[in-house]
Amino acid sequence: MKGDILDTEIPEPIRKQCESKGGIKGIAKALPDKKKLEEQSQIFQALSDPLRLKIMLALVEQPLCVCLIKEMLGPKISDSKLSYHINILKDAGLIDGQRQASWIIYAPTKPGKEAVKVAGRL
Amino acid sequence: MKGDILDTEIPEPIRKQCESKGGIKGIAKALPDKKKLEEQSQIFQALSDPLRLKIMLALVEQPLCVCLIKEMLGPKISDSKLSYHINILKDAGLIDGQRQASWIIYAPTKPGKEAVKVAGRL
DNA sequence: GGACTATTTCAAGTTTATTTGAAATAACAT
DNA sequence: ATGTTATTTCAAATAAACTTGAAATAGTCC
Repeated sequence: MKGDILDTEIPEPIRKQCESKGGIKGIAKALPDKKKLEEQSQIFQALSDPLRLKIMLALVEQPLCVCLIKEMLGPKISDSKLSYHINILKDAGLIDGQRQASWIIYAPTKPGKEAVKVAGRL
Repeated sequence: MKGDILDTEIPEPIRKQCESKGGIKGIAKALPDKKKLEEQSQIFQALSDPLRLKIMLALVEQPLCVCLIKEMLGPKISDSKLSYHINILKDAGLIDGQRQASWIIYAPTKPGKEAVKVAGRL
């Protein structure tokens, strides 16, 4: 029945563990807020494509201009495609570009380096 | 002209730095292979949604059955939606479910814990 | 077995991400 | 100014991710 003393509604050990942490609401309240979650998940989103991850890993080794990133990825990739992906990394704050004469040289930001360091441990 | 001695084709300092690392090809060769990049980016992909990130952060604090995850997220979320997202985390190897009587209790795997630890640093 | 609860699966629709090719910008060299 | 190279932007097409509601499974309780 529904109206019973709700003992069996939830696994016992879990219920006790939850209560020692302020219950489900207590656990929920301790988590980052909506805005923070969105920021963090955007960073993960930027790294969620093998191509972009590869670009990040290369830039951590060595800052590069777009044409060298292109060479590193192989000749098949189009400029507009590459630019699209670079832009996603830039918007997420993981890389930053600096103009140098004809070229724009991209390098990882500090959070960019941090984020990539993790990948190695996964 | 195109046929010149190619000195100005690439920023000088970058070219030198690259060469000390085996050139662009040397840098590319030191990166993880296709399969590894796909695995790692799948993990980032799994964390690229605020809802899933929130679920992960909660499970790191406390393993929970689906109905408690649902309670934690608020009553509005549908069962099928929740199940969909849980499944993405499971497929990425970030969580693991264990049946206990009526319930399935999800807990982060070791890589799951590692991955979430990063989020805090971003 | 039959009713009930927890969870998953499925298919259809919607939204978001990605690719493509062409055109635009920006800097540099002549 | 013109031409050239590096890079970005745009719009249209394609593909992938996400949401929804209904139906299916699987376990528990009587």
